[in-house]
Amino acid sequence: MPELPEVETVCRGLAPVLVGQRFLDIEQRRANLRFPFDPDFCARLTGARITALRRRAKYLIADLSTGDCLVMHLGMSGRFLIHASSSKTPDTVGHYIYDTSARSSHDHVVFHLTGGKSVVYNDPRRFGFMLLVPSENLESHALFNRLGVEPLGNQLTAHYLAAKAAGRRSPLKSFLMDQRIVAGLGNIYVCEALHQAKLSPSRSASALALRSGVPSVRCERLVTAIRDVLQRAVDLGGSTLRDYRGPDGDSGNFQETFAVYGRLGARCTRRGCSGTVRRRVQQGRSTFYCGQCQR
DNA sequence: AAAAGCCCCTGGACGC
DNA sequence: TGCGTCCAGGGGCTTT
Repeated sequence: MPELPEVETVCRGLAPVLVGQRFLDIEQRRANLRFPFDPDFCARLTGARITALRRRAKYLIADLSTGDCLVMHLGMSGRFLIHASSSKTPDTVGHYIYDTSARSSHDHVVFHLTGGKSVVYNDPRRFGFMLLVPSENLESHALFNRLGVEPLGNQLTAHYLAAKAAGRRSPLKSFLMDQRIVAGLGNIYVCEALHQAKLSPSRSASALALRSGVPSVRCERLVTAIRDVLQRAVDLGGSTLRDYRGPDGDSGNFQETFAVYGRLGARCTRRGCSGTVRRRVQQGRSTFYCGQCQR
């Protein structure tokens, strides 16, 4: 599910539920997801107050009163579900306060919160993970210290992208998928941004490099497209595929506006373009593009 | 150093 | 209904 707009949507949905509450109890139902859990995962969380919930790239970060950060990544299939308070009091620690008949074998972690709500982490493919990092070590952590700029922040500029592109032989698709360049883009939004910018996913990234110290028109166009596609997706609550529902029970709507992603064989949506959407494989991932207007 | 492949894992869609 | 095959919003690790 999750690229930047989906993680942002999850963050906004969970923040009102989590922030200000404490973890009463944690049910950790397996020893690992993508990575093993910290051996003291539950102990380090229990009793902690969540002071803030934020997003960096595709990571969710909960700042805790204990000085730890709870870092969460949703992988390909991770999702959070919120269970409202039940008639049972929150002190029934160790008991499910939501309908156990509705429990899934892919519910891997249940956070029981003060106030009576529970947040369930569900992840069939288990490519997601959670880890605890002392907040002062977060920026230097291996997962974070090489991340590129936030695409919706003011650090993503044509100059930045052009400088990163210098000497790069890889295709634009791979270049934009690289989290060290722009953090938070994934397969869908790279395809969409390249289409909007009228750039071929196969074109060399070096085409973006500075010319006489000035970013090319192509590079300017790409930066504009990245920001625009992501902002529109965030505004629509992200994309919903395969029946995913966000934590507030809603689903996103951006998938209805895909120009190319998943639209193999369809007519290009660009006005005046008579091309059809094609698919090719790059880095083992499907790339959707219009061979007519994307050059 | 950069780029391409392989792998982790489950489930849904599709063809026979 | 029951296989087998392919595909899926990610990214770390190994190989070239």
